[in-house]
Amino acid sequence: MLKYWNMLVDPSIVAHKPFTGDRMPTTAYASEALTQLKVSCASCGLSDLCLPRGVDKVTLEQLDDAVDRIDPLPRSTSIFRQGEPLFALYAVRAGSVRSTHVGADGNEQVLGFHYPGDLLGLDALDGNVHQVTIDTLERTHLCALPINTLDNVLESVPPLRRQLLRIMSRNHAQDHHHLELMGRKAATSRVAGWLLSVSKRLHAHGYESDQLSLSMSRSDLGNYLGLAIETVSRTLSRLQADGIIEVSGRSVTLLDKQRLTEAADGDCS
Amino acid sequence: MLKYWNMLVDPSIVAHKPFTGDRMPTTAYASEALTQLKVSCASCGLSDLCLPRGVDKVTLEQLDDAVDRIDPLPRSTSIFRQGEPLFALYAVRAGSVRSTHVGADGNEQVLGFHYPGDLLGLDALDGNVHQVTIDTLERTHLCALPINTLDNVLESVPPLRRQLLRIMSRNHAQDHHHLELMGRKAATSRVAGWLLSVSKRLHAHGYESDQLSLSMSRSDLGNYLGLAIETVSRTLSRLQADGIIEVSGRSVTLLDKQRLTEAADGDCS
DNA sequence: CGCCGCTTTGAGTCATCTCAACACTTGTGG
DNA sequence: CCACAAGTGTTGAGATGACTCAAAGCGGCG
Repeated sequence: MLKYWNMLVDPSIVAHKPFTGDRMPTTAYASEALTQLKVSCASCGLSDLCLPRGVDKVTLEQLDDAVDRIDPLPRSTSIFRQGEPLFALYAVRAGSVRSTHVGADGNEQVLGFHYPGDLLGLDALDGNVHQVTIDTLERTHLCALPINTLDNVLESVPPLRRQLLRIMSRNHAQDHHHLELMGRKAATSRVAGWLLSVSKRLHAHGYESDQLSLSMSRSDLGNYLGLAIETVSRTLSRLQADGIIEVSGRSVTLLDKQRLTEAADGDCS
Repeated sequence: MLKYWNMLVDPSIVAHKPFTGDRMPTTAYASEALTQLKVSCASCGLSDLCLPRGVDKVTLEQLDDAVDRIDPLPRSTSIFRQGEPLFALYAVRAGSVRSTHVGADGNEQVLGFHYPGDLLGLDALDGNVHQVTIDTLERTHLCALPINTLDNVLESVPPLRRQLLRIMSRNHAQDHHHLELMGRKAATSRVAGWLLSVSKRLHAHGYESDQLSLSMSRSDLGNYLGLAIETVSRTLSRLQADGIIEVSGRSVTLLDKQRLTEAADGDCS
């Protein structure tokens, strides 16, 4: 049985150990892309998701003060692991991550992929212990909101309360979409539906939505969709042979969204 | 394709139309089981889930004032439907309900079953429109918390904020368990795992955990687990033939939890 | 009592999984 | 810079398990 741990770096290496003083100050980023990395919450890509509409400047400044911008993490690095105590919530600013859960039977289930604007760590709000492991799929930039400041921020910025509830509600809906994919019987339907959802997600963030560069392995994808990796590979190949998509390694081009949608909806239960 | 609508009563019948004045006053319940139905939030079975530990009396009274105890609903009744605006959050006091989602392709997916202590309607906190339909599986008693009082309650009772976040976090974890079931390849593993989860749930609420009386149809169960109803039926029959469970219609007795656990964990991916 | 919906059981087909080999990519070290 | 190795992805062939179609119990309800 293939374990994802094998794909990770040494388990003892955890790039971010919150609150132990090993974090670089924000100004250390000045040597990189200043305009992007010193971005405030106001101009951050998160603002769509992280902040309520029409938020005032005082709110932004309070949030700015509470948020730490941490070192970019290399690929295959754990942000936190199942069973660890909750230190902070994290927001993805750039890159992508994968969340997995190890069940009582020892099997791993890939629960989701998260992109810029997504909030990580909400799983641990019940019990203050992480229920999932989150690893980076590529070089990833994060913001961290220390959990001990969360209450203060929520107390002093009421709109954020509703926003946090909204975000959790939306995450719930994403799980429902995932369940809908898993409930579909046919492999083609699952893969096609997932490709469309990734495309929609990119489109919602203003990116080119026909050109997908997947950051996860076929193994991750198969696990996520409840399919064997060979089935994922074969399904992508067939969609390509049918002229619906074009596959080249981890980059996929959607050639015919119409027929891709039909493939996704085709096999009803 | 079997549509669940067929199993429901006339779609125009919605038992609870909030805030239109057709709700019976609380005292109308006096003729039934007074001690149970006039129960305050303090002694309600929800207190474990609905309220934080060590909550004070003032909190309880505030919550009591905000909560409406509504008419018990008969079987196969919609509490709310996908697409409807959010009027209130509901807590299940007795009975059981099923939540379903109709995807863009028109297929229905059973997303979960909810029992006493569960909170309904959280799906609509993002956008104030329900993303799922919730129907009763049997005669069900609910409490309703009008959404326009939610903000006030959360404002005046800070511990409830954390509690609400906890509940949503826990719901998220339940979805993850569902996804884990769906990710398992073998039908036996899915069914056995689900039986155990129901048993655990009953046990957590202090009920007899070996004697399950399922309130949902095989069709619901099959949809929930991503299996054909015939497969569900056959799997239950085989588990019975193996002496692991005893099936009689919708009542299931767990005879050998040890082997049931092995059956659930057996088929690794 | 008889209808109707739900559940069970059977037989056959088909899709996916498993096992296995090969091709491609990436990163490392000579 | 090339060669090699390890990881990753693709493709093939066969077996297995779930789905589909079909029919017969079972149970509730009018």
